[in-house]
Amino acid sequence: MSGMQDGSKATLRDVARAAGVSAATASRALNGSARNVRQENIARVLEAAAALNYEPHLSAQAIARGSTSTVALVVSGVDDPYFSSIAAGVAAGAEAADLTVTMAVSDRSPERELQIVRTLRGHRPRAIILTGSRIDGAGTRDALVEELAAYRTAGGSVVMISQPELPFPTVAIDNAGGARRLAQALVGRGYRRFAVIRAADRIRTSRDRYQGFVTGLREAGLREPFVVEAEFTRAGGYAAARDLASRGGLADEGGLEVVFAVNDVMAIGAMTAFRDAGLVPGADVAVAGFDDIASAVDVAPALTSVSVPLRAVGEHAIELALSEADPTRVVPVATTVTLRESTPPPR
Amino acid sequence: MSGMQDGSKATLRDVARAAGVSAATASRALNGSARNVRQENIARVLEAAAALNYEPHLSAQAIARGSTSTVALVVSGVDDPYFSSIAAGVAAGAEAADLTVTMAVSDRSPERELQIVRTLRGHRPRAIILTGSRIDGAGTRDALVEELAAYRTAGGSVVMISQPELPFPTVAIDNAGGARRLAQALVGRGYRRFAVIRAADRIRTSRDRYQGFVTGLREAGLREPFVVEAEFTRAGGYAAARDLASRGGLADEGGLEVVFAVNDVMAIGAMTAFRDAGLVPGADVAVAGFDDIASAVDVAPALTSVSVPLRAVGEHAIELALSEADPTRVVPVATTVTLRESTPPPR
DNA sequence: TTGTAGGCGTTATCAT
DNA sequence: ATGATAACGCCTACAA
Repeated sequence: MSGMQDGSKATLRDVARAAGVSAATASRALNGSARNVRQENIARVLEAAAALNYEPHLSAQAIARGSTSTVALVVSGVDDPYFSSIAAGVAAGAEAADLTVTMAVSDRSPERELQIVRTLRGHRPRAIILTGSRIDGAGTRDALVEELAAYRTAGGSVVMISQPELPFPTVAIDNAGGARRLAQALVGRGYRRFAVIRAADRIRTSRDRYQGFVTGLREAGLREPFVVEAEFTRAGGYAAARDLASRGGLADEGGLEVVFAVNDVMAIGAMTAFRDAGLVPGADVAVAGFDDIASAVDVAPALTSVSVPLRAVGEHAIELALSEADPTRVVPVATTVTLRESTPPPR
Repeated sequence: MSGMQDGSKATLRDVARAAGVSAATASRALNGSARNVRQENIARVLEAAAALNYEPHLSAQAIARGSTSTVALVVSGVDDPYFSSIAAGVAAGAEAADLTVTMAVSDRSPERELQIVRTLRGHRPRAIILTGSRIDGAGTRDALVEELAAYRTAGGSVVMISQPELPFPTVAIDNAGGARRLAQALVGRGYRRFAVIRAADRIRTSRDRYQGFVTGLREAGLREPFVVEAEFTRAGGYAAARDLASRGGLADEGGLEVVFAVNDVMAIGAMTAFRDAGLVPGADVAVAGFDDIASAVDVAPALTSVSVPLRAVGEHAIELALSEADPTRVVPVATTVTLRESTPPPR
């Protein structure tokens, strides 16, 4: 038993009393200003703190100091490997900077997101990092921006991930460029007849990737791909591919050769749908995705994708958050095409 | 422009002043005790608060009230679908209970975990939910328990996920039972020669699943399976399966028929390793996993596994945390075998 | 080097 | 119904 039975509701005063000094001295001993404290006393204080299992009340510190050691992260959903990888990066970066991260999930609802930001603001975090859920044109958009602007004026910093058009520092994933190069690479492999499974146009990431892809095709002298719209999820990808398959002619002469889904979970759902429809992904129909999530290499055939350094994105986000960057600062994140077996040379 | 240019560092006193009332009244108007405030005043206060874009300082509230609206979640790693699904459940439950969740990742390091709990304690969360990283026999174990006990005596509640032997309320996933039934089901399908890829014995989850599986085999009159030990990750599963494959004889008469990996990410890594070694999973060697993560249905062949309602686990955890349960309370979570194509009837 | 005395933004008690 | 006033736990001038 390490001499404490009070259950550590120990307060700084308790520590001070136990050490035979004033609260001020105890505070100084515990924090940076230890220079101005007698060695003997600092030892006694540390000892007392340990004995009492003292842990400073962060809320009290926050109030006294006027700032917290917290960053807030809002994601669309933790389930999704895209976001959980980013979250991992944020968590790592936060740990390195000795910060605690509070996380909230918006489920892609702009209203929910707005509400989250509001309550988050109450925590007075050092920074708020927004990723994913932003949807163009939603009625709540202005309200969100206003909320964030107010937060910033109050001293907090805001970082967006992949929402370059908003007036905040941004980690910008090169979605359009990656998709464009993917299109080129696929054309290079010999593909000519494309379909794209994309999400609603309001979803910025989907739109950027789609447009980049089309640009790539156009530059190669090809026309617009066949388009199917679906939910931005695995289920969406599955449903879209099922429809494509039932429409028929996929493995035929002159039929669609390859389908690009705007993210990997959709692409993987699509592969399964094709398989369920009796088609062999890679052989009857090629498939490509975007993100290069971990499972891309574990599906069969391995999925061609555009690699995004998701963890690094998260780490950049907290760096950016801590750097007092000006609102227009943009940290670009490059993406690279990774060709795999799901898109073999056709025929 | 909604009439506020000060950047919302607005404090309660500001609101009160703007509304022409005292801080006390403003506080009452904003919170529950609104009953004892004139309708007119409560309206003025709300109006002022909105105009000033006021958001209560949660730290200040925490100090004044003596309690926060936060729960802390510590996981081994957000990347892992196992944990991210649990985290999703926790986030959902927290939202429902109007709580904010702060998340920390331990990377399976007991030291790091201990340190996390310490700093978390400083936040004075309503509850601390621990999942995954606990490792038996580590030197830090007692320290961790002591830390958590102190936290609890100070009024916080602790919830463990799948660490039934610790003196705290626990959400107990039926690992042993699920593995045992899986073994039975595989024997029922006709399999007789088993290998198991498991993690180090200190990892409780791995050990429970392994022992349950062996029990199932034993009950069927079969002897111990061939065992390979590996990291508790996708890479570990891959490496172990590579070794198994290079050892040879996998697809032969009398060779191993099926390998059970103690979680899905290992199993999926193993499938890829087999494929890379020229073996066809499901045909040359059957594979089974545990957890039934989302991608289990998207690998080919679809992975036989033991389904665990991970989101529900997370939700149960916060329920438990909020219920002032006694330290011995255990909420059991059932697991069910899900047979898929990765374990077809042999031969 | 140390202690005393505010003050941080809220809530809660106690008069009024 | 309302307003002073005293906490809450900590930090930081300022003074000694």
